[in-house]
Amino acid sequence: MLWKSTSVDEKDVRHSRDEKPRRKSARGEGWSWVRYLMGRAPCCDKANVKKGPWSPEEDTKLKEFIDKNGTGGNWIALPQKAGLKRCGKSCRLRWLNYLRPNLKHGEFSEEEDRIICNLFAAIGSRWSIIASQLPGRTDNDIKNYWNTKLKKKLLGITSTSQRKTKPQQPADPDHHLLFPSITHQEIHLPTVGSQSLAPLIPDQHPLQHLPYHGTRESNGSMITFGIDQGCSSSEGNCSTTQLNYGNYGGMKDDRLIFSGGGFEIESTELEYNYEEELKQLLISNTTISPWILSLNSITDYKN
DNA sequence: AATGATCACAACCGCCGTGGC
DNA sequence: TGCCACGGCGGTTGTGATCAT
Repeated sequence: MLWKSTSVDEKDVRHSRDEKPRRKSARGEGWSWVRYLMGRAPCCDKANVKKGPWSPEEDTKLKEFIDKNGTGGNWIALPQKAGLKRCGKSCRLRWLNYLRPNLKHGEFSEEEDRIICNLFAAIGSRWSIIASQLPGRTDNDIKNYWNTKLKKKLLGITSTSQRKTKPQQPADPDHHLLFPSITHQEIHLPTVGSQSLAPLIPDQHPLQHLPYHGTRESNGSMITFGIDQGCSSSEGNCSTTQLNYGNYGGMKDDRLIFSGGGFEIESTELEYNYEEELKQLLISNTTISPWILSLNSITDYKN
């Protein structure tokens, strides 16, 4: 792939002249405008930095410099020290996504697929966190993989979501790889020590859309919820599926350890409820966004 | 063979959280 | 307390490659 190399960012020029800031700032309604009017402090001298694809020479320069000196904790100053006419951010990205040692390139394994699906279902598009569970993969890699392949794979499954009963054959031949059949439904989500995830789930979380019945039970290692699958009575003959939140197993090498093996769906009526839920997530990430915030509690716990 | 559509992915962009001052 | 610079992040873009017609 060849990139058009430019020294002047045409889009930036257009943006600064004609467009308002695209997103509201969390600091308050006026903040972006203040920064906008003040002029955003550039991270580098854009008139004098090269853009576009990295040449092998640039790669060598960057790699040799970092091998010898490290990043020094200052990416902005690094390109000048390394003799590169690049933005510090660009150097950082190039290093993290391409030059860093022990990076894995190429096809994703089925196991990696499963982990990505599992974590996306649990935490949404927190690519850096997902990447932390896949050694050698970058968040950019996973994001691209998800957007170009995995999402379509899953949407392929859910494209027949109108159906209300189990089909004879999965729509996707790889369906069983992502959703291996088990005797009951399990969705393993991270919990923190003895603290279950459930209290962290706000009303907006898609799992909350499912009608619960019964009370939460704990056998010491697993917390289970009964889920009403739409029957008229809350007990008795009603077919109930359990949602099991696997216990959080702690941290190891800065990685979250889950007790569960993945996002697994039994081929029952409820499967399609979840396919719908997942489909909604895929179509609109805003559905899960509020719930994603709950993951911060896990981070807080870690700290 | 030509053309348009789609895919894949590296790179860019701007927002946001954080820490230093 | 507020400002600022920086690093990190997720979303988006741009372009060559590949596929379909």
